[in-house]
Amino acid sequence: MDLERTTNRIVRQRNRSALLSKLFLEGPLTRQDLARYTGLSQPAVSNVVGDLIGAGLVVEAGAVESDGGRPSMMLRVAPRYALVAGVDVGETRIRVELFDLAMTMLASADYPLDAAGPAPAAVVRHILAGLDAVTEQAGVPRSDILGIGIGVSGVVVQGGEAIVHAQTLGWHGVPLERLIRAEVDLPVHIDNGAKTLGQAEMWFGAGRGSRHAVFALVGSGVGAAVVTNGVMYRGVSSSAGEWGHTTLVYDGRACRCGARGCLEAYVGAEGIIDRYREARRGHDVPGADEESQIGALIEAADRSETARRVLEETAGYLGAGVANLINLFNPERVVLGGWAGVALGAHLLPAIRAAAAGQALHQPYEQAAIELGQLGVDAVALGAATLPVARLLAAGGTRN
Amino acid sequence: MDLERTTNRIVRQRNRSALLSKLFLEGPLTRQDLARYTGLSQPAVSNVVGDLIGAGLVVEAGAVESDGGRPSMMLRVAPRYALVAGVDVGETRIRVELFDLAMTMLASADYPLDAAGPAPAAVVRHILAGLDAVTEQAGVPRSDILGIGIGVSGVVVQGGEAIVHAQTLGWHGVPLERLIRAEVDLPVHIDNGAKTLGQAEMWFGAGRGSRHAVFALVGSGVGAAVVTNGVMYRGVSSSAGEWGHTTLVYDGRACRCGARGCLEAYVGAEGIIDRYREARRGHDVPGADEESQIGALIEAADRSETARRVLEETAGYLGAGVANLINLFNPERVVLGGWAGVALGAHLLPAIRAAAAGQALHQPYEQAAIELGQLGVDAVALGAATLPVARLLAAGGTRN
DNA sequence: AAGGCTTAATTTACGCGGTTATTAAAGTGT
DNA sequence: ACACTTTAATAACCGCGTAAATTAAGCCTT
Repeated sequence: MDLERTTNRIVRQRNRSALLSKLFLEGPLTRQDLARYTGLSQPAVSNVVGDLIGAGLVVEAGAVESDGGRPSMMLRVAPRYALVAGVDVGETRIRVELFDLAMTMLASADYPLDAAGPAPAAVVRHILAGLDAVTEQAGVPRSDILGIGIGVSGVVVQGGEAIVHAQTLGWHGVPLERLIRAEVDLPVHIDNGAKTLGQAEMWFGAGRGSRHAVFALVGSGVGAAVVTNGVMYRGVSSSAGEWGHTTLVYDGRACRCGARGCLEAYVGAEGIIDRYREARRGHDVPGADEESQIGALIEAADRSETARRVLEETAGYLGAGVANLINLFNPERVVLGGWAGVALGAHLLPAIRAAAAGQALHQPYEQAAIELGQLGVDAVALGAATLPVARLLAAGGTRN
Repeated sequence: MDLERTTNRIVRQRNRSALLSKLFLEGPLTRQDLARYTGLSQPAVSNVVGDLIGAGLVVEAGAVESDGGRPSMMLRVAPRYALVAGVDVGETRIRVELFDLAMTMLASADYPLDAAGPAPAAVVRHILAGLDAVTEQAGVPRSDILGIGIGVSGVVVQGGEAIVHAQTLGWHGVPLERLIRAEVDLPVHIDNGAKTLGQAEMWFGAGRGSRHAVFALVGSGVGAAVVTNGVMYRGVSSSAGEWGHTTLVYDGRACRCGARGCLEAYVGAEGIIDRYREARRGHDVPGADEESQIGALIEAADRSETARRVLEETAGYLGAGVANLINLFNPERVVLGGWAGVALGAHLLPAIRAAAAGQALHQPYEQAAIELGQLGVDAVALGAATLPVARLLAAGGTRN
């Protein structure tokens, strides 16, 4: 079924890609290291590295000390070969960040969104303003930017030009990619926010080194990103990983998606707050927004039996949801992220693990480590910024 | 992250594998077809095909008629280059089948199992007897057999030698591969039965041509096989796809796995029969075994309101379970197989589709066709027999 | 029936790519 | 200053697919 033709040029490109990726993800490394890790011969490595240095993608970065023998040269991806922009289009704000190829953040800009679904045009305007802002802050010309990555909290369909369906933003079939391309002459990559978060954790955070991992994002909405055999799994129309709307309680609570008993209706921020309010016999939960309300709930757990019970139930639901992921995907790791996920996980991780252990099959449960994300909330923008980088690495550094 | 070194020899092997696979799955084809489909140049195709013919793997099979111009030669995988054996180790019986490389069944043998978990040694004995029986029936020497594939209803962990955990057989950590290798000097491949069924449907049945598909097996137990990007997804310890033990009804019916609310407890044959009995206020369901009991239920639906309701509820649960698969995997197709799945699906497919539509997100639901399997119950053995074939194809026809 | 046309398959010359073996480079230690 | 060690670059070599040219094998027209 593998209809990829393989020819000699492709060999070179694959090896360029392999070496460049290794250097990017685990650099700096010496030519010797590269030869060892990739299995290529030393001359081949030198040859390819020569190309990459010639193209300005890789630079030598000091010799490593030796005890006898010629010291080897450290190689690393040139941080300033290009810059990348990452955008997080969340439910409440847009954040634009600018990185170099060492993924050091050079500048950032924030734009709050109106509570009720913002118009696509407004989002595009904010993104453009953000690009101007971060390039100016960093004092770089826009032409230095290799590409823009955008993470959106909604379904992003990838065929050709990315189309966004985001129920929570009130978007249905928005051609975001076209809207942005019309204004900016740069490569644009758009993906689901959970997937960009997963990508970031995979490369730089809790997912490092695993081939099979699931990244669960719990915030206002609930989503997941699934890495199978080392690559982000998208499915046929890129909407794979919609964990939040899997049925956990058949015929249960109504979900904003229109169905009943979805996981999100129980462990999404709104669902948790609703359940807490019901447990308080209808008394409103203190706090101006969802984040402070969840904070209030967690804080109240020390003294309030009701709050404690609501959190305990939340851990039960989350644990069962995680168990489903473990049974279906058999991952090495399940990483809990998103603002609510991190806030809850800090206290509830043991309870979540216990609940998952009770619902998952023994064998796959034993294989799966359930952990918290390491990159915090900005992981979505960081992950978005990796999208153009991933393209560069896959292409072996050829710009096209 | 791709550490596959790529070298010149590998180019040849990959192309051998690509051509051979194409021929096997879609043959007979001409050299021209191969050149078109694979993108290789005509001389390259001729060159590789020459090798394959020389090795006896491929034969020319008649010229195609032409209207002007030299007629092209049909090529096909030589059916008798090797034979393969497929074994289905189910909960109630063991079935051994012998195929040639055209996957024509040459012989088969059946061995019923005791209801209560059979000892591994007994299973091995049946398999060996089956091998002897089918080779004798077909009148071929055992040395013609390329390898043996075995599909087991349970978790099969692949690292090194396959280990089987099959709760329903009472097996825990059975080194089935070693037990068989000790008795037979042939390559042995063991995999989960749902996965071999999926493999069969993928190559020869309802899954043909799709890159992303989920095969749901509903029988005494409930399982699934997931194909992502054209390859069977296994997860870190090969137990991915344990759909039957995902939670569908939080805190619901007790399942034989020890957890509560598992899908299998509702739509596995036993679960359905139990629910029917309860709906009949404890009156036993007529029928000697599960298969006839399910048959009785389906047949009673025409006249009994109770039976009708139980089936309707079953469709609801199954639909929700399918919706979960659709939300998480975003497949092109969901294929319902297994003896109970086929029996139920024949009547309930519309109701299942409707239930899935109600629970799944709109966008992924629209992408997913929900269909019945095309290969019937013997698909497990057929799929098992494809395991050694898959190995041969991947290796490009080199025997090792 | 012969020559022309068309398509399939093979042959030839070529460039690319990685490998092994060898040589040069750049250090440490005695 | 010399031996030793390790890294990097160079040279000779073989395998692979490509493009272009050639041969093979049929149909069609005259």
